[in-house]
Amino acid sequence: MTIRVLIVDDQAMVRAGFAALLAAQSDIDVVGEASDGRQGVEVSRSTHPDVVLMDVRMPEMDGLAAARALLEPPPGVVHRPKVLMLTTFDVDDYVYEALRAGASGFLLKDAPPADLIAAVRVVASGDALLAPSVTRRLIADFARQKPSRAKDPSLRLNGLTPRETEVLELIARGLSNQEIAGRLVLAEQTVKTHIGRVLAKLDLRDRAQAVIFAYESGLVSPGDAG
Amino acid sequence: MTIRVLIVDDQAMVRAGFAALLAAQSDIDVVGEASDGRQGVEVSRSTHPDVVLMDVRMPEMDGLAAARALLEPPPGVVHRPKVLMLTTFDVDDYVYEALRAGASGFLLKDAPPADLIAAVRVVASGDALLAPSVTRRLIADFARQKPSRAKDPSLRLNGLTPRETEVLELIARGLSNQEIAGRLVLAEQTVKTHIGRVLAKLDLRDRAQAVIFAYESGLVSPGDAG
DNA sequence: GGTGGGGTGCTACTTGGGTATGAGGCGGGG
DNA sequence: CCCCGCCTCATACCCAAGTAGCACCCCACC
Repeated sequence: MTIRVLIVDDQAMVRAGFAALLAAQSDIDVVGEASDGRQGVEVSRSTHPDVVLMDVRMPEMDGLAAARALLEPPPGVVHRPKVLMLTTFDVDDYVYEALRAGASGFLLKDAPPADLIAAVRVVASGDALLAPSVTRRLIADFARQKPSRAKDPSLRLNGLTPRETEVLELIARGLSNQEIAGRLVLAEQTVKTHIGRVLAKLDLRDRAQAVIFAYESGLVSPGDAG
Repeated sequence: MTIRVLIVDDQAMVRAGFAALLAAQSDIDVVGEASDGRQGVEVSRSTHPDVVLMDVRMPEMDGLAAARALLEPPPGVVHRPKVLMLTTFDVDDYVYEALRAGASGFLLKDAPPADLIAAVRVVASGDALLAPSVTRRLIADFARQKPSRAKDPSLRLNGLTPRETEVLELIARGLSNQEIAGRLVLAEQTVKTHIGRVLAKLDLRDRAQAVIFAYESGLVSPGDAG
């Protein structure tokens, strides 16, 4: 099965170079080219490539916006290509935006040609691939942001009984005492008692601080839906 | 400058294979081998390799523990090699643990030999490298956990005036109305007015929910100190 | 069998927080 | 110039939330 590739870049010479490079591979077909993001989205919609090679910086509609358009298609559009972002500089803002949008990879244009070809194959197969410098940063970020879970606050969490922890979590979901009582089938007074103990044990003043503690300790995290 | 490599793997045949492969490169020296984690740490301390090739699964002390020992050296130990983890299966728990510990890469043993050699060079240069399937997962995780910042809540944040945003942030730090008033040099009543507007605009009931909103929208994040 | 911790519940009291309404000052845009 | 949004503040009211003290049940552990 050949890999259908679409090349989106505003520089004609770059497009030509990539196209020649890729077309020389027996398992890769270049099915189209586009010179800006808007056009890229259109061509992608009509040619259904497996992989879109997308330059980040482009006129009209930049690569990020185009990637988003392709990766979160409007209702009715079923085709969803893999997107491999390309850039001359490794500007991290772009990287994160692109990855968040669902891009499958991020390469620097100064990478060896063989890398580009390999990247297209990897991405087409459903895996992902990043330039080494980008990988380094991603890992650093990843390593930096998580360990909060194992910090100080969560140690103090051990002092709480299961019931108290449960109540704390519901506070952190924004429930009132009455709602918590309803949810746990308790008298509102009981909820107050539990909360009182939680606040005392954790040395907090009110439920607002309890919410903060819940987030800081990792008991709940941004994105946890109800 | 040649790259000094230490190979740590419990299977002698694997070690031999890797050693032969790497030693054949003019820019790579294999300065040692070890058959378990504990030994690996010792040999690393005595031979000061640039890169440690570390198998994940090993007797005595597994690759993760060994990696941690090398990457967070005890006081007095200054040498800190790059660690490239190797595994037969791509078990994600290990991946995350290793990356969090500070590993520079994660490769599957079924990767082509050229990849291993390239990986050693990349890692030695200070960049990072992951197996494509690992990269895919890391990106997926990364994309899944952060999007809060660009989503719903932060859009509604735009409806807030600068002052209101400021007040919201202080609420999310756990301050009482009085404390906020003090901090911003305002009457407490003024603070209440602002809060009232914030709650109304964001459709929240009380300051506890405001704290939640602040975290979910990314206005504040776990780990933000004062 | 006693002891202690966890869970539950009550009465009673205090207060911080949220609501309602109104109003004055200030700066920018029509 | 006038209007409007933002920031400021006051008065007044209400109630959810937090505090204090006590009490009962159950169960694990000694």
